[in-house]
Amino acid sequence: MAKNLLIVESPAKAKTIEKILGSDFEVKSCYGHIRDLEKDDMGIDIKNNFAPRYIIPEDKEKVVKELKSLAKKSEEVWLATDEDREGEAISWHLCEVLGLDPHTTKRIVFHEITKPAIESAVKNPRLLNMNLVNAQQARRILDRIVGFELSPVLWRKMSMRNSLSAGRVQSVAVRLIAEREREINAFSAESTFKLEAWFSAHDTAKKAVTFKAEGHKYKQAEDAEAFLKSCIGADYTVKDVQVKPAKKSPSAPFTTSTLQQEASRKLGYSVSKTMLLAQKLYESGKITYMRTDSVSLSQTALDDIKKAIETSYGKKFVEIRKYKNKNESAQEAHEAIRPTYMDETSVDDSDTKRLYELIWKRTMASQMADAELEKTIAKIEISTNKEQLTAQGEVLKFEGFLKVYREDADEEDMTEDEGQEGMLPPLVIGQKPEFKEMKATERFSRPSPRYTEASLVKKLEELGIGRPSTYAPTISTVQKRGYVEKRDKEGVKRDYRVLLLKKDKIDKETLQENTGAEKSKLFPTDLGLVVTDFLREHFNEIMDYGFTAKIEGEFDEVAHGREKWTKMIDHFYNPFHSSVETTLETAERIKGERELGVDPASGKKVVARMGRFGPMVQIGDVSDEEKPRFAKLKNTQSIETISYDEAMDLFRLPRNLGVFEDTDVTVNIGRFGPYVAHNKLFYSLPKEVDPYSVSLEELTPLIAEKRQAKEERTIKVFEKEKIQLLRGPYGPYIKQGLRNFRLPKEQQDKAADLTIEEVKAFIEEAKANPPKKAPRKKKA
DNA sequence: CAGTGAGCGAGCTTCCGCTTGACTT
Repeated sequence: MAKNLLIVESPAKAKTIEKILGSDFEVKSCYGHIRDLEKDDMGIDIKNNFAPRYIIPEDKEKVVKELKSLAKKSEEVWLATDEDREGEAISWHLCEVLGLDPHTTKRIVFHEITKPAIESAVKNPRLLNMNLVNAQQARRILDRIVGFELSPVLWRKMSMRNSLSAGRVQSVAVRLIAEREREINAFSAESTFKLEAWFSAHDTAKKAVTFKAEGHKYKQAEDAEAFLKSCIGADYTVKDVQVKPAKKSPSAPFTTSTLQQEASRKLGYSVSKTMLLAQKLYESGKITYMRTDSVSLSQTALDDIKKAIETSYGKKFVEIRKYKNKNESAQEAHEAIRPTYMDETSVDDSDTKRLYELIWKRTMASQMADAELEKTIAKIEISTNKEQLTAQGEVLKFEGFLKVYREDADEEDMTEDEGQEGMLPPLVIGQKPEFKEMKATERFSRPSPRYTEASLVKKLEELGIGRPSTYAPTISTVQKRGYVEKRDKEGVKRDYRVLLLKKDKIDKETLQENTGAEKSKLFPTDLGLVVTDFLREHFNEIMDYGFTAKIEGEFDEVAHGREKWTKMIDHFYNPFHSSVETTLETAERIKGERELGVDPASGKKVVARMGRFGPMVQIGDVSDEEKPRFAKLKNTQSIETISYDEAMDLFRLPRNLGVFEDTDVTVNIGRFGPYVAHNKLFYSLPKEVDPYSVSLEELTPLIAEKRQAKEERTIKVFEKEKIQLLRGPYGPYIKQGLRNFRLPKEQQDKAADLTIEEVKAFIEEAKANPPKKAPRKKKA
């Protein structure tokens, strides 16, 4: 038994540290937080100065038990949780649970897992910082209050059966997406005519090369045309040539958020995929910790990187840099994300290979020299008018960090013309390059792009909302709640005009381009839009983009001992709680209703609104004598944008197509998409079949085919008991009513011979031993 | 699997931030 027990948060870290510290220390992990607020009654005694009631969650009981017994046997327990607010609190909870005295227990911290860092930490233990712990308690309690008071307001005011939720982080994330969508809907594109001219000149090898020069932008086609006309027969002379050196610097090494952004742009990974792969790399010891907001690297790492750059590219390419965090809310408990050993340029595992190489390259580049460029700007005069054309070129003089890594820009950060600039042939003042042609092309302004998962994370981080460990879960929460959907959008065709001046003649032509196409972007659902509006109307403070930053400032006051946490929470709670009460009393139910027009057949109003089962359109009112007609919106439609015609179109279903084999055939769109119903059986329609126009003749072969497929899937039917034996993708299984049950493996071959008694026994058995999933929390 | 569309109001849901597992419908 080792004399000392040292507790860290992550088990992978524990292993490494144990090796460093040797036999005097046993290093164990507590797997993050070991206690949390009880759920009943919020777990807070509001009236008793917000006294928290902590419990050990079921899934933490095992580790707590183990730590308790080890603590008892050890001479001394050391707390080495992360050095940030949450880490400090975890240490305090450990004291409470393990019965350690917070006034004497040794607390140590390090920001990097290296021998010198850990040995120096052990030599310089400190005590728990209760102010920091209290700042964490304030954070935890405020989040619980906001979440557990706002969510029930939604349950009361929304007529949906979903388990809706609201919170300091998720609700603002949805708001960002909702506002962006409305910005895009309200956007009207303006067009300008961009002027480009092509010339030819000789390069140093006396070869003719074509280069481009740009002119003014014109708002009107007439003006662009007038300019082209004025250039007919002109002479073009180089007026001015300027050569300027320029530099590009590498980006900082990866944090969680920048890793997610680059993996999304370069590899097309979702944030959750990135985190899953990074976790694997971390657990196998290939990279440092992947949930971090720090851009700094340890000295050992810097030495290692320097050596790697020197070996591969030479001393000239090394430039050691200290990066600083821009973000004030960063808590920097860890290093930046980097390979553990730079001489491992790749990994064998095919899953994680691409992500590892991305991290490796970014880490290398971060300590490499600037790229040096030479920018050339040439002005070209036109003999027939006063305008000038500008040609720009760029030559890479020294690659520097670009040798290993090029960062991709966000769509959002790019200005319109920012493409890679090519090389210019050498130009001198007075030179007359050969004119080829000149073009005025109509270009449209674009709205801000919809968020991707990664660009949303970037935005949240900028606002200081959420933490590295919560970015991925937050994105999945807002999707799970049905506020946001990730999907593609098809573009629409748009005409644009081009005017071409060539050989002293002007040609006009209209071309087509595709615009507004989006891939894997975040769209708000109608639910997300109406809930956001509601929360904005009644809880504007929480929904404010600056709310988190504001309360973070107050948590800091607590952390520095300048304010009591209970006082801070009290200040927040009273006004917040009273707006919860007034909202519950006075606010109307959330409907999001929008009037679209009048149905000519009945003379009744047509409205789009939220119903119990989602967005729908309705003709007439429930108070009318005749029942209103309802139709569900398609999932790409929205209450806010659906037109009258599109709404009326939805009422064309269900369609009765006539009789086939003595029974009616109807088509409709159900929960699982378009289907055809015939003789009490339902068949999904293939994608290419349009339920609005399909005919009976087209459908009958489909019905026959689907019916046969269904029969082939059926092994045996017990009509009376309503039990079926079916063949599924995982082999034979039992179906009773709506429920499926597994068939024991050894029975699968003789499924066809089973009797009803045997099948019933299997159902009982399956019911008694339900397949184990992630254990759902039971109520005690 | 293929309905409903509101309101009786049983009894349920819900937050953010730390950490990894267990798991095939």
